[in-house]
Amino acid sequence: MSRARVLLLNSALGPLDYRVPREMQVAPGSIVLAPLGPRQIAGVVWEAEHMPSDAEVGDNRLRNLVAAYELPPIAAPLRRLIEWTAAYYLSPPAAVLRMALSSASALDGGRTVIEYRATGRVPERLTPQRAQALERIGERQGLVRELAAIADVSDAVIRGLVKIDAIEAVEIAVDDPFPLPDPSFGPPALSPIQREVAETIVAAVRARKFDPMLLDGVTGSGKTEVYFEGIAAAIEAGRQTLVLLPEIALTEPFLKRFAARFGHLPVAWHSDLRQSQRRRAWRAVASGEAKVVVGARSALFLPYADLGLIVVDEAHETSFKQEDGVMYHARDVAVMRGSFEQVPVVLASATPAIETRQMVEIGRYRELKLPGRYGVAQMPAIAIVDLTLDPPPKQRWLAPSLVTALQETLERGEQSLLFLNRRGYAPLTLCRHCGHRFRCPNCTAWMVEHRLTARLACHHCGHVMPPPAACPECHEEDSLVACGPGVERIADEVAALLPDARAAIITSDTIWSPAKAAEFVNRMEAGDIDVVIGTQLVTKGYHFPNLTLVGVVDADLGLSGGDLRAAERSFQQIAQVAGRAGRGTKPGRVLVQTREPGAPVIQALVTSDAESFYHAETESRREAGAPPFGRYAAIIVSSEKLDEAVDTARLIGHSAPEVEGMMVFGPAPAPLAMLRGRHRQRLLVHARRALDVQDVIRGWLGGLEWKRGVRVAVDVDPYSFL
DNA sequence: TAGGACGGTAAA
DNA sequence: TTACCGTCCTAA
Repeated sequence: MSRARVLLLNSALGPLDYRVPREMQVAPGSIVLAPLGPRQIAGVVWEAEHMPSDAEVGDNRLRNLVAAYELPPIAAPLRRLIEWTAAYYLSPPAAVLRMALSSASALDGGRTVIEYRATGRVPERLTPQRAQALERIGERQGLVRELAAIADVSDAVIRGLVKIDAIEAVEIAVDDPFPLPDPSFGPPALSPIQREVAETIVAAVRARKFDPMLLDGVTGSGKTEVYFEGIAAAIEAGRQTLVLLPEIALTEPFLKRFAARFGHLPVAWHSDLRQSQRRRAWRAVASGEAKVVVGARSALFLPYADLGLIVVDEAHETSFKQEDGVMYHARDVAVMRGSFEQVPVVLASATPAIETRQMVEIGRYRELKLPGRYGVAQMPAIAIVDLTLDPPPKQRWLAPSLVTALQETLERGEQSLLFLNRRGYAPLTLCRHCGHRFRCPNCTAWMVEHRLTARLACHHCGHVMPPPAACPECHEEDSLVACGPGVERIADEVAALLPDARAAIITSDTIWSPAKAAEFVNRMEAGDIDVVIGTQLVTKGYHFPNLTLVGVVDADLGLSGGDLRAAERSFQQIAQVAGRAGRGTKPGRVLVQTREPGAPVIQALVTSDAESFYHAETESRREAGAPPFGRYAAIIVSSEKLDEAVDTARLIGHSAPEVEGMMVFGPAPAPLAMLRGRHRQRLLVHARRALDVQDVIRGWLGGLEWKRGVRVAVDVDPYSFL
């Protein structure tokens, strides 16, 4: 009798054993349908030694697998990646597997239609219509309606012929194949140094082994063109490439550049795909037909048939860290996938994360450097606008010198970009009469006013309400005032100061799909926009030659809060947005508004001395034992009932094991003490780098029990300290 | 006594 | 996660 250990798509369960029916062929990796209680659930056959089940179940209790899908099996490297990810991020393997099989409908086959054709059998009762139909149809094949039209008979005649087997049904796939990118379509003109770096990547692709590389060069130095050569090499070798981008808003400019280089679009993978597109893409990835896949985090776990190269673009981006479900970091998992698949991994960034730089430092990653901007483009000059010396008028946020620069740019017919990482009109609304502040009923957060959509919204849970006419507390009318700026308010200010300028607000509220991003890019390129006011969405990826002025509205915003990466993140963000200026032949300039012109981050930006800033940051991390020199894990306890969350968090705190090299802080209310209606408590675990902290936490939490309704989640290597 | 809400548990 | 099966309670 043959049994199989199956990992089902059910996060609450470990692997279960099944009997394989005699006529069924399965091997490790096979995608199968298994009975579970009264239901049937898809899963993947796993090697028994890799997925130990709690207890052996006797042969007599095993149920038969229902079916094996006719799909390529999940290959061993991806199975190892799933196991590694589950173990590292303390998540159920099934939750990770779900990301690999993310398109459940793909399992049931591609989209098909039923067409009909003659079988050659002559009906016993050959009426004139039937004879006419069969004669005219001949060898042709088509839908019932089409055949009826060809034969000039009614549908019923065709159906009648189907019934008596004179015409048979054939199922045909209608998913169009994806076009094959052409490596020689638009060969780039590379500088000698770019050529040299490109050759290194090409050689790594041809070598077919794990080879992590940091591709490091200032914004506009041609990183994309260079790694495109690696993709070309992979295509020539018939292998697949995965390109990870931090957010779907970046997909659009990428697609354009890709099409210009390779003549066709790559296969896109993101959460905005329709079900049919998702199914088609998944199947093309699994069959190997999709040669280049560009996608967000979730593209990382797709079952590539023959992966040859992984590229993580804007690798420093913190949005690669998933913040719910399996809390993995796509950059780190991408490197692991490269190691399991034995393929090179290119991490591209103008402002690499300290973690990545450290890997270069200790020799784990190679560094490929692209010095300077490509062609005639120069790095923009960065200047400080000291808000204490050059303050904007009351209720305004743009300093006079920045306004002057905007005017000059407009007069020259060039484009400007104002960066403020705050969506909406104003981050806080309060009653001037009684001081009432509008807060979210579900979260510890203010309701943010959005004038474009005329409502107050919580950015954490999505709770919305219409802007009230009167204060709900003191019932005073017209007493509500907006506090602080958001991008919409800056847009108002621009409209008041520069009435002739055509402004556009670019945030996740206005750019929520690749199509919207495409529209924005087209309007920018056509010169229909003079001033862009945007959040971090506009900081990277875009290449607008006529954009010559960048204004950072509030450089101090990211520095508040005790986040260990705050300074680094501010530096990256401002350096990235500054890099949007002067990418063409015209020189760019950047004005950074700050109240703390002496802060190390600001100084590093103005003097373009990133090295000493990074060095100081790295040393302070080393001293604090912070990543990458030590490790953190956050244990988040949440419940709809405050006391249950507090009690459970205390219980976990009290049961903390004494482990050399590990310290536990808390519990304390998590910085967002209430989120989506759940009260949150947090414990923070700090450990030596060498300590297997996952193993300790597994043992620690595994021995505890808590009430139904209480959720305990572990965030390994947390990014948001919120 | 039927039926609904709730909690616990099994699923191979 | 979902389905099912007890228990307890209420309405009829």
